[in-house]
Order: sequence, then C-alpha cells, then structure tokens
Amino acid sequence: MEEITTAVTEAAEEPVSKHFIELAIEKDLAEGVYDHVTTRFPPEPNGYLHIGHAKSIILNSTMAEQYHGTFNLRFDDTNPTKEKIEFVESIKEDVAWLGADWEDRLYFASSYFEEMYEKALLLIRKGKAYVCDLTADEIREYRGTLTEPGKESPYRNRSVEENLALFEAMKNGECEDGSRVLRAKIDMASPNINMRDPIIYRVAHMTHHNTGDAWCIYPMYDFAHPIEDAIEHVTHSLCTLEFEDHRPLYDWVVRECEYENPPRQIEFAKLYLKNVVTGKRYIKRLVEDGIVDGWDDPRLVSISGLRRRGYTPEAIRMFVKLSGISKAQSTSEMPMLEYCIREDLKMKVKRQMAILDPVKLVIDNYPEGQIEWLDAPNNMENEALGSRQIPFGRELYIEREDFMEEPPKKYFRLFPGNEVRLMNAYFVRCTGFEKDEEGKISVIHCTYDPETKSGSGFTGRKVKGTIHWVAADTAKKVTVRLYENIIDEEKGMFAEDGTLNLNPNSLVTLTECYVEPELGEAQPGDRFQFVRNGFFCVDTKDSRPGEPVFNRIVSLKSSFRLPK
RNA sequence: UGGGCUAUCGCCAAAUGGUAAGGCAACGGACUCUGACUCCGUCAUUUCAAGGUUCGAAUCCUUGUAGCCCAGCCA
Repeated sequence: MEEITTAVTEAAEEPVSKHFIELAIEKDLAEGVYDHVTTRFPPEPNGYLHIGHAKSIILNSTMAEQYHGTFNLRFDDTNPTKEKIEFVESIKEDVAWLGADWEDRLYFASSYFEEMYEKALLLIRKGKAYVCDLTADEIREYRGTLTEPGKESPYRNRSVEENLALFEAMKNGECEDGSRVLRAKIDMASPNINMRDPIIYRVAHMTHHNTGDAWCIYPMYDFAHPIEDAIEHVTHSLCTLEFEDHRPLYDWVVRECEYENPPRQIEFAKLYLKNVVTGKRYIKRLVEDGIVDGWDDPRLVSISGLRRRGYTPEAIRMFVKLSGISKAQSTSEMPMLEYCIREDLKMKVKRQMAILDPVKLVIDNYPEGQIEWLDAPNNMENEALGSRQIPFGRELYIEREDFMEEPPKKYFRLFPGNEVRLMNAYFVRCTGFEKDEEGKISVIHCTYDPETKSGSGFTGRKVKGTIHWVAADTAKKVTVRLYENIIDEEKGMFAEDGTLNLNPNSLVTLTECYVEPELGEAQPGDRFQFVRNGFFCVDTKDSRPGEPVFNRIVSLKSSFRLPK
C-alpha cells in the first residue's frame, strides 16, 4: 500500500530539469554566497506591459517563491522625461493579475535618489567620478567607435574639490540641461563601450511624478540599477540578454559604492512571438492610426489586451513555463499560447450552444408552438459544473456550415436524406430545403424521432454527426467578435518599406449570432466554450447589461477539411 | 572590422564525457451526444561545419560559419 502511494507521489512530481538560473541560485545558496533569495521586477513606468514582460514577472516571482525568498515590485523611474504616473497603476494591476505578489514591497527607484547622490559623492571623493563639460556630440566623438578606442575628456582630471563643487552646482540647479554630466572614471580604451567613462548623472529640469521638483539631476540606469538592487538586498538581478555588456559596469558600481553582499546580475533571453508585434512604437502607430482600439485591444499581446480577450493568468503562466528559460535567442509560436488557454479553460468553463452563422431548421413533425425544456450538462468532462435546462422547439437555428446540399465524402453532418443528432436533443433527418432568389439556402426541413431523445438510452441506431442548435423563438441575439492575427502571416511581419503587413481580416464582427437565452445575462469577463466554435469571453468594455458582446479567445482545433 | 553572447527536430527545450528527454505543431489510427476532448502510434543513427582527443563526444580541444546585442545625457 505504501509503495503505491510513494509511486504515485513520485510520478506526480514530474522530474523537470532545472534551468540555468535555478542552477546558479542553488549554487550560490550551497556555497553560502547568499543566505536568502530576493528578486525584483523593475519596470520603467513608460508604457503598458506585454507578454514579454510576463516572462520576467513570472521568472522573478517564481524564483523567489521557489527558494523561499522575497519578490519586490520596483519602478525604475529615473528618467522623468519618459515616465507617467498612470503607467504605474496599469503596471501594478497587470503584475497583480498575473499572480506575482510583492506583498508590501512596492518600491520606487526615485525614493533612493538621496542615497544615490551620496554614492556619487563617494565616487567623486575616491577619484572615481568627475564632472564633464563636453557637449553630447563631443562625448559621442570622444567615446570612439566599436573598433577604435575612445580618448579621454579634457575634464577627466579635475580635482576632487572642483568636481564636488561642480556636482553641487549641478544639483542646485545652476547648470542648464545638457551642459554638464557626472561620469564614472573607468577606461576610455576599454573594448566594452559601456566602460568608457559612462555618464552616471545628467541634468534635467523637469518635474518628476514622484519626487516633484526636489531634484534636477537624475541618475542613469547603469548607475542607479545596481544601487537599487543593493539597497533592497536583491540577490539575483534577473534581466534580459542585451544587458550582458553592462554587467562589468554593474559590478563596478556595487564594488566602488562599497556595498556588501552585492547582487548578481544574470541574463536570460527575451520571449519573442512569431508574427506578433510587441514593439512600443509599432503598437503606438496601430493605436494612433485607429487600427486597434487601444492598448487593450484583444488582438494585441499586451497583458491588458490578453486579459480583455479572455486569457487567464494561469494560461500565461503555463505558456511561460512551457517556453522555458535559456540564453538562446528564440521565437515561440502562437499555437503554443493557444494550447495553454484551451488547456486551462476546457475543464473550467461551461460548454454552451451558440450559432454564429445561422440558418433556420424546421422540424416539420414537431408540434407548432410547443416548447420543451431539455436537460443539458454544462461540461461533460466536469460534472461539478452541473447542468442547465434549454428550450427546444419546432424552429431552430443551426450553423450554416452544418448543412451541405451536395456533401463530399466523409461529411457527417446534415444533407438531404441524412440523419444527425441535435446535441442534447433528438435525431433529425433532413427532408428538404428551400433557397432564396439568390440561390442561398434559406430554410432546411427535417423530421425528428421522439424516441431518440438525449438521455433516453436509445440505442436503436447510430448517427455519425452531432450538430448544435438554438431554438429560434427563445434565442438571444448577440454580437460576437472573431479575432485572427493582426499580422498577415503569409507575408510576414514587415513589408520592404518597414511597415507592418496587416491582415485585413484580423477582426470580424458578427451581429446575427444566436445564443442560448441564459447567455443574454452573461457578465463581462465570463468565459464559455461555444460548442465547435471555440472559447469566448464577454467583453469588459463594450458589453451592456443584457447585451453581452463575445470575444473569441481562441478557436477549437478542427480536423475536418473538405477535400480539394 | 573591437567586445559580449548564442547555435540540439518546423517552434520551444533537456541531456553537465556513458551512447539524443519532454512540450507545441504535424501526420496516422481508436473513441466520441462537440470532426473538440481523451487515448494509442509516427516524427533528430544525430546536435552549425570540418578536423582532433577518447574505449566512448551534443558535451573536451582546434579552426571555421551563422545569428543576436553594444557607439542615448533611454531603460
């Protein structure tokens, strides 16, 4: 008995191999480099978060959780020219929604400005920093190029006293924007351009969203970030690959600023999605051109867009986990994200019948005016979701594609003479159809067999197809939005002139859709599976009481294709 | 052309000198009151390339090749 229990437990713990960051953390813990783990997600409040940020949020927070450490949310707000307070709120909302819990550890880099200033003073006194009067253009020239070393600034050897006085003047507002900067004195000949006397403070007379007008000098990322991490006792500062070249500078700053137990920066590859736009400037353009509805347009992979579309945090977390953590630049594909949301929703939402492209079906041998309430399970695979009563009558709507006048081989649904099951109801046999003047099918006729009612245990004969339906008299008419990739996947992301190749059919709005009557009362955010049509979510923006607008989250996989 | 990083299936990704996991996608088949789900099967004699070391190499060594990042007073 005990052996069985053990075996089951072991099987449940699937031996997933550890990624390089987990190994690094475990090594640090084992060697006593750190006695705790602290991570952080450090966004600059200058825009909305997207699926790429989700990777960082989830990685950082799960590492803390996994090693019984703490996770901080810290706004890296060191550049007032780009930041706005409203982004702080949207970022907090998105991070919380994703399930990353910073508890009471919400920090702002701007609240460390005093300590950063003190550290700058320390560097000056140590002869490790100097005030430079070169213009921006001159600094660029002096920096050299990728292949040629830079040359030293004429201001590089100012005295400590002079530097102190000048830096004081910068701080006191006596210097105009761009007239002076504070630079770290490192090595103008370094092959790593980041080490060629990087600027660590600049002058900017601008009101900061958090510190107001208290400061007119602001620290640069390379100086501020390591200090922020050190102040918070961050142990593992996880960031993306493009900062690899900055690590020597990061280490230089924590060392020269004399922090004990300095944090360690570890880089990982960003999450890219094939044929998906995440770049701020492109999305901004889409918003400005009115191609999308805003940053929370359901076609975007912004966190708010995904949320509005109906994605769950669980699905996004699963996606990040399946995508893995490595240093190899990689591009995942949307089907993997789609798999995650189907996987998450299939057991937890109700399965309802909705007709997106209706055509009328008349059951000629069913009594006129009669309404019958049928029992329908909400989710055959999850009994906990219970069942509901749905109205059935003589006239129904079925999906236009569920009838074919001249069916190909292996078509299992309705065609003249064929019998199918109406899901949760009866077998019906097609007896004929009518067309309108344009030759389009307008009404389909059939007869039903009362003995074949769902749940009756009828086994007399079998049918190959089951189709869904809603009763015409009681159906609720709703708006449904279908989404496809906003990028034309055939053409690829960019055209030759650098513009995006847009898919003109990325959004299709259907207004003649019929759903079961109870869905008329669905609330914004409610999710459903519409039988054979995919997973849907009631829009949180455009829905009105009693008038839900359904967004398609993702379609179901379909293996039926007409032969060519 | 300087520096840093990375190359394992269409995509993501394990394997840490011991004989190429797994997931997505795809393709067969079974089942089905959703052509969904589920289930079962197929899918890298070979790891960017060429040499070398070794009983044994995706892993070590050489030499190449390709891709990404860096010259903001952005982060």
